[in-house]
Amino acid sequence: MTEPAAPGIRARVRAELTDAIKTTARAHLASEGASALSLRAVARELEMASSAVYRYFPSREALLTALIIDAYNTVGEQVEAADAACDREDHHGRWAAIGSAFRGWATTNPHEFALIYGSPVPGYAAPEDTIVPATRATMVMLRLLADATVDAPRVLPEPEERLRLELESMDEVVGGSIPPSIIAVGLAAWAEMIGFITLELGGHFENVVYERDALYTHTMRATATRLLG
Amino acid sequence: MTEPAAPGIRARVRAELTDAIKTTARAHLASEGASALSLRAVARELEMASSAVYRYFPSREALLTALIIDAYNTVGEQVEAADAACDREDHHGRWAAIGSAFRGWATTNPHEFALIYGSPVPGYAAPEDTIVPATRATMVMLRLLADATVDAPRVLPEPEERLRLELESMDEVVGGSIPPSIIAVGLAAWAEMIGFITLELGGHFENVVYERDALYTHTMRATATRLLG
DNA sequence: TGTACATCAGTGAACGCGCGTTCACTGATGTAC
DNA sequence: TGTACATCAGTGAACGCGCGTTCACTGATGTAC
Repeated sequence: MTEPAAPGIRARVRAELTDAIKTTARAHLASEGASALSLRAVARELEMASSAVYRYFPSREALLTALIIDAYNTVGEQVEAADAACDREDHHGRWAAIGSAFRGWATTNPHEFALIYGSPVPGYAAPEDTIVPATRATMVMLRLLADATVDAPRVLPEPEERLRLELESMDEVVGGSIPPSIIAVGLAAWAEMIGFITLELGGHFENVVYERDALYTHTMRATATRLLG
Repeated sequence: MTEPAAPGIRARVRAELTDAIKTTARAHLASEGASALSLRAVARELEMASSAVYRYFPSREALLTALIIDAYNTVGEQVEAADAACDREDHHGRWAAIGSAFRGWATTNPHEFALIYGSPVPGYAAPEDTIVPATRATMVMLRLLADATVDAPRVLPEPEERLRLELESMDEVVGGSIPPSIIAVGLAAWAEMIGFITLELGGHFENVVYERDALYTHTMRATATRLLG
């Protein structure tokens, strides 16, 4: 009674089910954490035999990898979009936007944040496909630094010889000429962001800080001053 | 053929086995991570029936809690000792010592670091006994800030009203009078430290930064300047 | 347009595994009189 | 100092569970001629 299927219908259905599996897996991840993610549970929820999942992902590990790549890409996209929405010259505004986009994503997807920035899942070694997506968000920050470096130089401690050489070579990635002292502060700022969110999601601010939004915003502002002049 | 056992021998043996269980569990933790820690594996290694472990810890969760408390105490002690070994007036030296003690502990005990500062173990809720040990290391930093605040005030952004009030009340814990702006930077420094180590242990510096010792030292020095003047 | 064959998605049973926890028990260690 | 009883540590079997992965299979969808 239906039309003869268009060629490629199989491919489309396949893509849809692949997505459905990932979506369900993400939901399980969100409620149980990465190490509790089970292929069987996902299959059960989709009302298919557990063996059927193997037509889409060759192993549990492959599914995890797909989720990791998606997570990196999602946060990367959001940070890129937040940055892109700002006036290019408003460096402080861009930093604030980046920071808030990052934390916003992390707090709405805590387990995905844990998946990529949390303690490594035991026995899981990240394959090479994750490398590029992993750098997306950080590249946005690096480019902001490059854009901002034309301003008057900040007074910052100078890294010692070997570290300076390494930081200089990192700068080549963005083709700019960010001074090593600023790259160093940039890395520290990245760590600060990840650390803040890690502490927050790990419950370490419980009974310590309640005004977390305000503290984060305040911290990002202070960091921007240090970083962008 | 042995002397009649002194009273309390049972208690001593008990304490020793309790320790042995914790030590073995720590070793398993170190090789597999928290969510893979299994009572049965620990019992197997100690060549006792798995049910015997229940004479010492009422559940797997209780064992985990004991390990968490130990971890907080160990890192707390090491940070306290590093700080205590410094000249009281050498504030920069104290900050460097604290930072390096913390990272030193974390890199030699990565899974224990993950246990307390990593992504929360799914389904595990930290009981109240962990609260006090959890604050040991942070208290050392807070006291340093209090000691250092008598110096000339640094130029730092002022937190907005509600955040300022909260930070002021945090200061009361050390009975000193650390200005809120410095407390805020202190919290950020704490996050920076945790974030740096998280990134490092999570492999995020792989192929990015090789001079990690130097970068960390450099970062701590910059932070100290910001924090202590 | 029709037929013959190849590809693919999905099934259900099975393998082998390890886990946390409980239970009734044995035998040794401690305690009261 | 000796006896009777209570406490405790440790055992081994069992319960019930869920997991990842493999395999031979059925039936539907696509492709070549």
